[in-house]
This record gives sequence, structure tokens and C-alpha cells, in this order.
Amino acid sequence: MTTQPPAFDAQPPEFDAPIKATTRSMAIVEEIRKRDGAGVTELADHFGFSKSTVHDHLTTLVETKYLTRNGDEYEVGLRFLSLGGYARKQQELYEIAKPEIDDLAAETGESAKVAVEEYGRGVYLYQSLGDNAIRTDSHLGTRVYLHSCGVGKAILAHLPEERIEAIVEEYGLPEWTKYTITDEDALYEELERVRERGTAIDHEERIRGLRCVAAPVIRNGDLLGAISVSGPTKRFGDDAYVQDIAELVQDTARVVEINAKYW
Amino acid sequence: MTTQPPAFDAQPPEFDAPIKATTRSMAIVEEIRKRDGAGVTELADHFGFSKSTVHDHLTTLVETKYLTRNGDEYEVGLRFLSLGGYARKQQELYEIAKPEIDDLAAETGESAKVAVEEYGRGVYLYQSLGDNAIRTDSHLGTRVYLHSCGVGKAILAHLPEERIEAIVEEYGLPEWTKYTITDEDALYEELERVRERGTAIDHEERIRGLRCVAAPVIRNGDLLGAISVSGPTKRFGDDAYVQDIAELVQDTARVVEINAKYW
DNA sequence: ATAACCGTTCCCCATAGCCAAACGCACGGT
DNA sequence: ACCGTGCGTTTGGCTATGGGGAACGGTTAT
Repeated sequence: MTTQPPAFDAQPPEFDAPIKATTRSMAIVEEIRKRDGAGVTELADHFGFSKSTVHDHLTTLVETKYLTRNGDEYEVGLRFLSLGGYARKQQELYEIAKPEIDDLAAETGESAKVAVEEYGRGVYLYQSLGDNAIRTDSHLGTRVYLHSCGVGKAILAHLPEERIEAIVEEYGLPEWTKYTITDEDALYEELERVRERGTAIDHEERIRGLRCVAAPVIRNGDLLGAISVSGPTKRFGDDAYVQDIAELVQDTARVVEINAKYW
Repeated sequence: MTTQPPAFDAQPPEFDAPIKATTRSMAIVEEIRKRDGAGVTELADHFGFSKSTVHDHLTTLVETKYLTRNGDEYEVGLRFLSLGGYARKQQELYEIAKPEIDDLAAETGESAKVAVEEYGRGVYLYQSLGDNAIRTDSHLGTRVYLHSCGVGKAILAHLPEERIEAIVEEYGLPEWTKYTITDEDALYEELERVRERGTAIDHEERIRGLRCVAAPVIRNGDLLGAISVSGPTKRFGDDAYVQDIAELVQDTARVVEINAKYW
């Protein structure tokens, strides 16, 4: 048996930050997301807050249009998409890599993605589906642990040593599937291999049945992020196929690097 | 001269909501977005808050990972993309229309989009660029006024009468370009035409040089949202071309409606 | 050197945010 | 028809919390 991953990591509701009310409001938003909608009592019970407190927060978030309300269910609103879409647009790598990711998906027929690192996690900025691509749970903005997937390992391998250690320290190496790297020494060896080879390969380490080939995008020694192609073990079991994909991924990464240089 | 549109509408910092701190925090986030990053003093001056207050809010938002910090500049973080991506995925219309929008963009070579209404504004959920598509400023999650663009008018035309009035009342009819409909009677006539024709046409009403053809997506009498194809006046000046596009848009809307019925 | 600017820290006060309890309303079982 | 139970809402009062102002430390420009 594998530990089921904590799909979303909300901030603990009480947190040593100057403005507690904001922390609580956002914790409530994240909990609503986790539950796909929730009501006052439900949330009050979950956090151990009084109903009136939760009610006040929800009212505030609805009045400011960050949440929507259907009857007694509160939902995450699209205003966050507005902020998120802006944040994505601010990421150079998104703008540079997007067209190349589309090409990569079209050429391979699989699913191609770009991701960057933020606060020690990988964040998917864009995904393009080829004709044979399989749908995964990962939607736009999904945040993944860096040790547990292709883009993650490609990113992790090219961060400064002390950041790698800090990240491993902060998040640990939670087990997603039975293939997830959970041993620290094994991880460091793997990262060394990634650096030598130039690509990171993910053998169902995050999702059962899903493999992935990823390559970092680097400019002047600075890591910008990583790109990847992923698909089912069914196809990715064939070494020659994976090899072809790996070359395409690497070639694309180089194209992106060149575009990045003269951005 | 046309009035320059208020690109982003932040909530006023002081707002009659139960939790003022949350309102302030989010107002600060929106202001950072508007300024493409900002510092403590700058924000304190803007809102008339003390520096220590702003500092507390920023510290909280960084600790909870909603903002990032580069030196003395605070930036909108990708955590909002995570929430936004989730909110988008929850929208049925996004899931249903996405593949059709890709096809529409490929067939026309122009830019195709899906949008839904939330709090009286149109929100773009997805955009696909064809080979000749022109890049516009509208990014993912952009919120537009409904009277001023194709998808907006297609949506507005199919809302219940009292909602239309409430929306016009709330937001008014700000002038984006010299072609924007700013007269209430003219708007109601236009909406009637949209209902008769089944498509809404935008002649540079929101952006100079950009035209657009849109159609609503309706299920069981309920409006789900709208889809559109937009392009430069250069090409969209040709009536036959626009007519072809209009038919494609309408056909696509019907396909989406059928898929929606059996979702 | 010195001034001007930034973010940060400190401390005190008013009030904003919190809780508990009571309230209104809609169901649903009896 | 009735009451019990579940929901969200409202109220009021206590106290912690978030606010402001002023002083501090660091960096940059003059």
C-alpha cells in the first residue's frame, strides 16, 4: 500500500503571521476548494471556529467576489483565475515555451507541459494535449512535489545544493506510488544522473501507470523551469520510443533556451 | 478621444464587509497586480495606510505563499493560479468546450475563446490561437464588461431581463473605443438583434482594430456561457469572411450544446 | 559625509474580529 | 398538524488583534 498523497496543502488555519484574519480567510478558501464547495457549519466544525466567525469570512469573500454562492454552498470564484492568469503571464518561461509545448504535443501525440519552481514546489503553467494524450488529474496551476515527477526532478537537479537540501528538509519525500523515491541518498544519486543525462525520467513515481520525460530550461546558469512529455506506461515501456521522446524534449528545451536568451 | 478603460477593478480598500483585514489584504494583492509588483511605502502611500500595516499584510501573504518577494518588490504568486485553475476546471463549460475551441481556432486560423458570466462580468476560461491569430492583451481569466465585446453581448442577450438591468445598473456602459455601445436604448436594440440572429458581432467595440463573432451556449433554457472567434478588422472587414466565421461559430456552439446535454 | 529613501521594529490604543447564545427558517418524520 | 433537527443568520459583548506613529537600520545617491 502507498500513502495517499495530501492532494492540496492548505495553510494551517492558525499560523504565526501578523494578520490572522487573512490567514483564516485563505484557509477557508482552500478548504472550500478541497471539499468542492462547502457551507458555514461544515467549515466551522472543520476548523473549530464558531459559525458566526466563518459566516463573517464567507460574507466578506463573497462581497469582494472571490467566492460565489449557490444557496448554502460556497464555491471558489473565477476572480482567482484572473489573478492566476496574470501571475502566469508574468512568468517569462510561459510566454517563451508555450508555442514550443504545442509543437511538442503535436509531434509526439502525448501530453506536453511546462513548469516552474515556486516555494519549493513545481507549478504547471501550461499543458498541451496531443492526439493520443491521456487525461491526468493535473490541471492548470497544479503544484507537485519536486522529488516525485519528471519536471520536478529536472528542476531539483539544477537548483543550488543548499536549496535542494532546504526543499527536501521542508517537504520531506512523501510516497505517492510504490516507485516514488523516498530515500534521500537515492534521490541525490538520481539527481546526479539527471544532470549527466540532461533529462529526468519518471517511472510512475507520482501517478501509477504514468511515465514522463523532462528536461530543464537554463539561461546563463539560471534555472528557468522544465518541460516534459508524459504518457502511459503502455507506450512508454518501449525504450526506443522513450529515447525518441527524450531527444525531442531535449531539442525543444534547447530551442526554448535560445528564445529565452534573446527575449 | 476615448476614456481609457480601468484595466483592473480592485475592490475599494475600505468596504463594508465584516472582515476588513481580508478586504485590505486582497486590495493590496490587486494593487500589486495593477502595478506589476510593488513595495511597502508605495502601497502605503496609495491606500493611505501606515507602512507598518502594509508590512504586516505583505508578510502574512508571503508566509502563506500567495505573494512572492524579490528584494523589496512583492509579486503576485502562482498559488492563485492553483486556485484559479481549480475554479476553471469546476466550470462545466470549460471542460465541454475546450476541444471544440481548439478545432475552431485551427479551422479559422483566428483566435477562439470560451467565456462565462460571473458577477455580471465575462470571464475568459480558455483561448486557442490559430495560425494567423493576433495576440491580444486578454489573458486567461481576463474579466470584461459584457456590453463591450462579442462574448459579452452574446451572454448579456440571453440573461433574464432583470439581471441585464441590474448589470447595466451596476457597471454602467463605459466607453472602451469610439465604437463601444454607451447608450442604454442602443444596447437593448443590439441585444434584440443578437437574439434574432443567434450571434453577436463586435466591431472594435472593446479594442481598436479587433472584431469578433460570438454565439451563446444554452442548455435547457439556461445560459452556460459563450464562444467566439476574433481577429483583425483587416480580415474581418470582408463580409463574406465574417459570414463564414459566423456559421462556424454557430455550428460549434450547437455541438457544444449537444455535448453539454449529455455531459 | 550626509541626506533621502527604503523596509523593519516597537509600542500603545481603539476597534475589529471572535465566540456563545439566541433566532428564523426549511425540511422531514411522526 | 406538529415538533425536532438541521441549516444559515443575527446579536451583543469581551479581548486580542490589527492599526498608526515614530524611531531604527541599511542602502543608495548626491
